[in-house]
Amino acid sequence: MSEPKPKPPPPADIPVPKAVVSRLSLYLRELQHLVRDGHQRTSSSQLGRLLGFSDAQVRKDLAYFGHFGHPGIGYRCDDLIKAIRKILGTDRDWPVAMVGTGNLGRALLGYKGFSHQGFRIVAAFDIDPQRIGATIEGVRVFHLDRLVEVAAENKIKLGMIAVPAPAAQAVADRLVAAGIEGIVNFAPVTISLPDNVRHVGVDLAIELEQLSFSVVNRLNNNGSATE
Amino acid sequence: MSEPKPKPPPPADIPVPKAVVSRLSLYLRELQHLVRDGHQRTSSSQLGRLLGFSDAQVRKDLAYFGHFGHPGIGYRCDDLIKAIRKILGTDRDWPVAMVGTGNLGRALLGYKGFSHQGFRIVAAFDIDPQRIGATIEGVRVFHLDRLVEVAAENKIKLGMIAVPAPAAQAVADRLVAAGIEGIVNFAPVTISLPDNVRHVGVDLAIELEQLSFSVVNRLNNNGSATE
DNA sequence: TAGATTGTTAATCGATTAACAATC
DNA sequence: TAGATTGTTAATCGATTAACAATC
Repeated sequence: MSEPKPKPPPPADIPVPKAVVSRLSLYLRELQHLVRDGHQRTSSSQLGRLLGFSDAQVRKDLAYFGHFGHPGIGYRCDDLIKAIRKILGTDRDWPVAMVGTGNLGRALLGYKGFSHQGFRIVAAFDIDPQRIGATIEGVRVFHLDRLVEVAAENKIKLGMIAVPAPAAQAVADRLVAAGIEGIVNFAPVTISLPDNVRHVGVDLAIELEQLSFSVVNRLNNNGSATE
Repeated sequence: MSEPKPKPPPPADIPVPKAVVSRLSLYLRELQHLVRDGHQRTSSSQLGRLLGFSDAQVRKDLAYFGHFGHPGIGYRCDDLIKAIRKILGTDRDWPVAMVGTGNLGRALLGYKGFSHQGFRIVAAFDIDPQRIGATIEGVRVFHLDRLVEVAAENKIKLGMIAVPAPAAQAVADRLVAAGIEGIVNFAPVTISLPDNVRHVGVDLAIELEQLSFSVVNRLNNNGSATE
């Protein structure tokens, strides 16, 4: 319960599997629920049970990044939350750009879930004159031509693409030119980017396809699909 | 080029890795783009290059389900599209229920990407009297109490949850009670479901977290994150 | 102390890659 | 035929699980 020394956590310079990082986000979400429900501490077996993972996996995942638990005791929720946020990089504030203010773009502008994790959409972009100058959910819509300028002013490092598929690659190129370092692409196309820019693709129809597959082939594979 | 015999494809009764199925969706999307661009055939190396996978992986993935290619020739796009749709179960029409007509729910009701893959949102549900009876993007909004009735009438097997996190589990329970067999959950909570109901979780904030991690830790892990 | 739970190692399991005979 | 490309096997690589000493 006491902190004997600032215990130097082995700064994991070994490559961290992608799957581990995605479970980290789930642990964080679950820990936040536990705290909201008044829990102060938890254990690898409780976290595992809540998420459908083994206790061994939870411990192994966390141990990639340091010694966050206390043998015989478990994990302090607060501490673990802080640690995971630090690992994920969400211990800071991330200004985010949204490109595209159609149905999906507008919905994402209003999505409350982002701000809880430190993401703040600070500017939206479009090329439709009808939409430029408007303020949606408190976010100003600029012409895409002003991307470089506005991104620099607001120190924007992350961008989301919510434009029609045929426009996505060109938008991605412009985000890169504006110095953006990471992109979430909601357009249903594979975009190609320089090696130094990270990206995540989210295709909503594909999520339904995965579901369709697992419903149709329910016979064997028991359980769920992705999270 | 000719079809000598209806060649009995080894009906993969061995368990198919989840990762294979998610790549199948990407192959399908890429094939559809190729066809739109006028291509008639493709190869494992072309598909791999377009998506960032090895040619061996593409062949192995497809071979789980049958013999779709022609040695020395490659794959006919049309045939492969048909085959993958059959495997994914998107060779048919899926009526889908949307629960929740807030920002996100409304955006999804208007999302065109679903219909291209055979998904048709045929009814929306809410509990806010203000919203009930409305028609959004051509979809009628019913009170959640009418879920059982409307789901049966429309033979709805799939549902999407776009309600606030605290309401998600209760909604999931009602979808199950209404005979729904698969759920895409957009609420940022883990929902628990009976074994015979499949589900996929999509947490938009988590996508940004994954991006944040890979931007912050750009040093080692080169490339992208998820697709 | 006895009971609980961690971090870590070794064993198992699964997925990806490389290589190549078969085929067009 | 020579060149291209598949489907599949074996080899490699990586991730998960089981087990347990160390710790509280």
